[in-house]
Amino acid sequence: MQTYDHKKIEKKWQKVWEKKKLFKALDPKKTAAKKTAKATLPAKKFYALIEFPYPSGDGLHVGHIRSNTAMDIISHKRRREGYDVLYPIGWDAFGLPTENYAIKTGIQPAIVTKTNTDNFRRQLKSLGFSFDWDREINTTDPKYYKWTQWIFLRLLDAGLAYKKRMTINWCPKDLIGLANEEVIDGKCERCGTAVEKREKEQWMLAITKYADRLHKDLDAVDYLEQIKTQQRNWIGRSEGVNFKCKIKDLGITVEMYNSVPQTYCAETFTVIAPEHPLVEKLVKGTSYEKPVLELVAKIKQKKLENKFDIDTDLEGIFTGRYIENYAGLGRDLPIWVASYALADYGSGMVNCSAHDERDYKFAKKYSIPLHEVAEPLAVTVGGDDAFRHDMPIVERNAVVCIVKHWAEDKYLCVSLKGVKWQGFVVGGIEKGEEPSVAGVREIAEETGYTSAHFEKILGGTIHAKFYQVAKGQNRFAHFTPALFKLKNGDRREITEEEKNVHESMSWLTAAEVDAFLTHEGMKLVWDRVVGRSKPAVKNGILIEPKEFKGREWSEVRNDIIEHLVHKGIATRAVNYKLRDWVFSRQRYWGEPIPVVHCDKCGIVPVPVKDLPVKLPKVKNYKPTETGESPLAAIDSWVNTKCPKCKGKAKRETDTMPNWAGSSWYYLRYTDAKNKKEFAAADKLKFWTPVDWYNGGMEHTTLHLLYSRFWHKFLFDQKLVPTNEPYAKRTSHGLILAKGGEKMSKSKGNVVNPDGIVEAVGADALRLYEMFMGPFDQAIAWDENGIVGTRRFIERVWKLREKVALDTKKSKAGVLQEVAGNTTSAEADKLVHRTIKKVSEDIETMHFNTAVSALMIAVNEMEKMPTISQDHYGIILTILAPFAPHVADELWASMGNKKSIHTEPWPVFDPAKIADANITIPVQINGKTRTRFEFPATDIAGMTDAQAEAYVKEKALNLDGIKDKVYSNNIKKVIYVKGRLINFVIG
RNA sequence: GCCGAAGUGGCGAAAUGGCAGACGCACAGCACUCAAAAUGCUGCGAGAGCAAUCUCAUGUGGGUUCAACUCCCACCUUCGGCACCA
Repeated sequence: MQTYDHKKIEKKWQKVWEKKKLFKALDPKKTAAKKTAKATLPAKKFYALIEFPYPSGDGLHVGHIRSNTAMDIISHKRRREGYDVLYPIGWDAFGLPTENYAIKTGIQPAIVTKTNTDNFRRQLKSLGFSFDWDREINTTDPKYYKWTQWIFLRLLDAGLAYKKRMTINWCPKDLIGLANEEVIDGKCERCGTAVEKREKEQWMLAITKYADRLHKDLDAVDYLEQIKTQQRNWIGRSEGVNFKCKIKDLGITVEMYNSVPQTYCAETFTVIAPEHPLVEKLVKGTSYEKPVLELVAKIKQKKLENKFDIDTDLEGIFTGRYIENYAGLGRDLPIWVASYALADYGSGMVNCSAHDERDYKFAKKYSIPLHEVAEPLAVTVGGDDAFRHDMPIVERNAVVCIVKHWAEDKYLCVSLKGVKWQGFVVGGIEKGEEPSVAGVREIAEETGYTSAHFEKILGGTIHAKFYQVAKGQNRFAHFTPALFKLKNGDRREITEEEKNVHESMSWLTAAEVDAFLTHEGMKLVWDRVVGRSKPAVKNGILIEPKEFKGREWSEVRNDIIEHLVHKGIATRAVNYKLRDWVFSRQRYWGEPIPVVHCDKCGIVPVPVKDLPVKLPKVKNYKPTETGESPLAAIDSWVNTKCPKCKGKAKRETDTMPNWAGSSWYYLRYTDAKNKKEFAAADKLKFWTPVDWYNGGMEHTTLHLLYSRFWHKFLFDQKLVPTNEPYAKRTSHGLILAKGGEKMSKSKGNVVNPDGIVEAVGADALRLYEMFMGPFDQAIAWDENGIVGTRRFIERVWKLREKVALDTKKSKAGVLQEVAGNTTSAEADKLVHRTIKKVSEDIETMHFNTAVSALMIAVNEMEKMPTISQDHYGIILTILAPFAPHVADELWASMGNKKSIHTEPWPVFDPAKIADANITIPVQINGKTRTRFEFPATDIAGMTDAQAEAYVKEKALNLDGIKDKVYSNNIKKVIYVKGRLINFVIG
């Protein structure tokens, strides 16, 4: 027997498979033809899909191999179960890294992409994946993106693509629009210049029109619950009401969504002085700057300061929370600023979540009722008693002052935004609770305020105790309550433990803020309170309105909605968090958006016959100084004729985002070379939906949502036969670098699989990646374990010597025909149990335990003097999907002419896996003391009661049991049929 | 901050509410060898004991149960996503 030479074997079999086109997916017509000719080919299909890789310069990542091997195993199994399998591969090659590389080096992105895909293809082939390479696609191929552009035109035609003014990140030094990823701490990643906001018209896709279906249809697909939950959260459906708020003096009506009952119970309203410097600062550079400033002018002109009011019969509290990611402001805005944002972006943009149940419960638990705070800052506004909250915005030298009556937020709380309090002072908060810690420490330098400031302000008169509620990012938590008493707090040195707490957020009382600001020479801005002062909720029980008095508000939610609707205050509404998709990029390396701008005709789509609109070659890949894509600089390309009026027109210079090409690629695989259509209807009908789609956890929201959206649109256009693209979706965990960090070129911790394939072989690497840990969990890369799977392969190889080859040629896999071989019941049991375990584990993606089962089988077989050809053959056939090369080699060495990958998948025989003996653990008070074994035949004909009596009697006579258990001290006997017996003694 | 996931030996990890640590790595001893490597055999959570055996142990604190890694509540820590990275 030769020694195991992985290099020779792997190369050999890869060639054989490719030559015989062993893994080619057969299209419907051919299938039908073959079926009549041979009558063996199945009509049942299986479409296995992995996310097509982005061919980066780093080369193949070990994480790609994890996902690809898993679906490869499943594909192999399905083929051998008689399915016609489609397992395709391609390249998602448009994207920022390639473009940035081009900017730096001047090398054309198309050339970089060619080099990278060639490398990826070589690497993937070296791993022996059973892809159908004839269907390889590339999103940057004009033959492919022609159809991406075509789909865009359909969207445009259907009114789902539109233009809108938006802000983008802009680096004033590099004169380039930046992706979010390129902005670090508000600065440009490359040059460190502070990033500015710029206005730009952007193409949008109205994915929100599909929000309802994207949400609802999740019920009908077989996705991991985790994925469904994430998608649902992302879409963010909630049912509530729209309130109409009229600002009387200004004649403005604002409609705001709220998820109800708390809103109804609260009575205050947050406003801000129009002359406040904050106003301008907050809105400057934003798309709602204009209306807000207009409003400010209007207020000033009307001399309405301090007077504008809200319709009080609404009894609503509104605090507009403007979502940071979008506006780039990251703070709560006063309502009327927010309302403009709302009008601008639609109802999905503003979210009054501060009042939801969660926050309420949180507040209830952690807040100090106002009356327990030593000196509540009582103020009088319009004759009513109220409490003042001052919200300083430190980095802007400004304070928003809020005054509230008793309301659901009767807990005094004020937030300091933009301040990283590094464990300033910490104290207990709940009533009667002793302060766990206290002390003073420097406030983060960035605030410019040191503890000395506070010592000065607070020392002597007020001792502050802060409670660190949230360790987290530097965000505003509006109704997160607070935090500290003012009375006689002790100060202690801060402990080591506390010193380790970073970036905590703390809250100050109004009194302290007031003192602090006065000291700093700042003034409090005016405030205004509207509404009536009645406590509405007490301990979670409603007091007002009368109709619901005494009830838990969370229980009467729907009744309150009804009530509000009935009173005509509000209308029922469904709210989604989902926002429309910003579809344009001011970049070169993407699909050109196929429209032209004509002075006469406006936006005109490029006729389908003129597609694709090809990307021209350019010299400089940097975006232009005006914020347009580099395409704008190529006059010969930009200047064109209007397809409608034949007059002068200019091409759209924006390109599509990366998500475009990946939103429909799985459809193209079904008919990758079609020149007339994006895919032929009969092929789509045969192959779609994708039966099993596996990919990264990081794609469970965006990519999945975008492609589901496109698919649903295409379904509505009667272009695809199914409502959902993927029947089943699973996710794999990331493979991290050794320290648990993400692998990245910049950190220099990327593992190149080439060296491993060279050293131990693709089979060992594939086995290792399946064995290293649970498939769905993130795992740190550790090369040391590979020797284990390599040794395992060598043991399988060596085991070949024990196989009795003198028996006549048998058909392994067909278990009924085993007769004639030397077999034993024990060996049968082992092999059949392994078939069962491996088959089940593949279906549930528990690949680590599947490999372990194979290892156990081999360990056991090593102990046997000889192994039958069938038993060895079966082990090889179930090992084959994991280690395809060595399995085929050994299979051939047994005299088999056909590839192991065409063998039927073995089926286990339940009769052969049954145990002859039953082992029963014996417990005393739930703790296992001993166990005993008896032949299964002993209790074979017994009733359950008889069997129990039999086991009980045997167990009671065991050493170590009989001396501890007497019939008089047994309280209870628990017998779990065939599993264990437990004596409860007292 | 919001959403999601995870926490078990020196390490990667197994365990339908029913024998905690399968399988693998590392390590130690032995065999083979002039020697080393490779390979094979044995041992391998912690503590006590000559031993049989006993006690403790699945992030922390409670709870449910005859029985909890598993279910419930609260907390701590780590990781992932958050809309222009893909």
